[in-house]
Amino acid sequence: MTETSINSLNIPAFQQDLLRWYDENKRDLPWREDQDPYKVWVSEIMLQQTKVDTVIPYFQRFIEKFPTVYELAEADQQEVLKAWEGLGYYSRARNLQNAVREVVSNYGGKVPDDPKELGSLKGVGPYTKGAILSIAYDQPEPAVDGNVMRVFSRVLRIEEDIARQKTKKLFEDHLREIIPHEDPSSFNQAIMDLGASICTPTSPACLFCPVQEHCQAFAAGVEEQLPVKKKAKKQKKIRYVVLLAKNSSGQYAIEKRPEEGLLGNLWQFPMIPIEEVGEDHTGNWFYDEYGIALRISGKKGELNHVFSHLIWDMEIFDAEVLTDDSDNGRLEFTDPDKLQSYPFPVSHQKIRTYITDDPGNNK
DNA sequence: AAAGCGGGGCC
DNA sequence: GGCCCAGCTTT
Repeated sequence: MTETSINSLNIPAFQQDLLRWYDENKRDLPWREDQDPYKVWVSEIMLQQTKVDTVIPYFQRFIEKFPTVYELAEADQQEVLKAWEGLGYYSRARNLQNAVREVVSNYGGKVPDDPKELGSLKGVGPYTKGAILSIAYDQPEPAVDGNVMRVFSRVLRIEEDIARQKTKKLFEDHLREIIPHEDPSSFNQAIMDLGASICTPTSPACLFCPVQEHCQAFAAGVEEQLPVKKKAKKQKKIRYVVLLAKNSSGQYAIEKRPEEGLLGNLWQFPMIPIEEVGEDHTGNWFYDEYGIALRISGKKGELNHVFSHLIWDMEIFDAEVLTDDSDNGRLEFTDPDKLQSYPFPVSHQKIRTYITDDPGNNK
């Protein structure tokens, strides 16, 4: 049924037009300096749901710190999370390190070039598998991401919802026909570059497009209507009380988040949903929750933080720790100038500046 | 199939 | 405010 659109594509001409354009216009990116499968892997994980400009500095620092699978395998997870701090989707970092450790222990340190082995690694899904196999190992494997679906939903005028799994499979099937066996690495990267610079989500630059004459959406004037994607539902709001709890030595209480789930194994200032404590500002609830007595003093400010699936509305208070048995319990007490050494999510990095930028705390 | 999982930039 | 971005995992 979709054979109509694929059959009307002149595949050899499309490949040639695209690759010629790529040869002259490819972006100079740090992970393109060689074909090191480890670096390709790291870059692909970082690039999941993340823009190239955001990734570049993270990638450079990360490779400097962990140049090969061995350094990453041996590193402390907190060190890895610190290198990932601010990049988001932190399970990517945890999964990447787990997978790299498996590569070292089970594959002699060589990133697998077998689709089954590669795809079985933590955090390596269909897209990343195809990207590594094609870019690092020159295998003609499709690597279907949002870019590829946008470009080919237009070229082939495919109007199915790209949020559906079936649609993604449809693109993979098409790509297996279209991808050249000659230089699949350049082909897949060319699609990425085309999607990033020409075939953009809004206002695509069709007049400069090297494959304009192959594009069925352009021919019909519907390129702005594609791809079709179901709308996301809006975020849930959660209100929190956050405490800047200082003990008599001038140290602040922080806690490590649970290993799994949102912001797993990152650190934060103690934080409780207001729903659980009501409008009680005495601090008694804190003793019930953390086993430490404190007195809540002034309100420091409010902060909203937007995630893709929820919103935190945070109220931040100063607090004075009254008990001195700081050793047990969930909390750790840290000097203000040591706070920078822990991986914090961006929301709590902002809260951290309440302390580090406050002249009263510099000592 | 749907939900959970970050953060930034653009409109 | 909504949408998008070189997606994967779990339910």
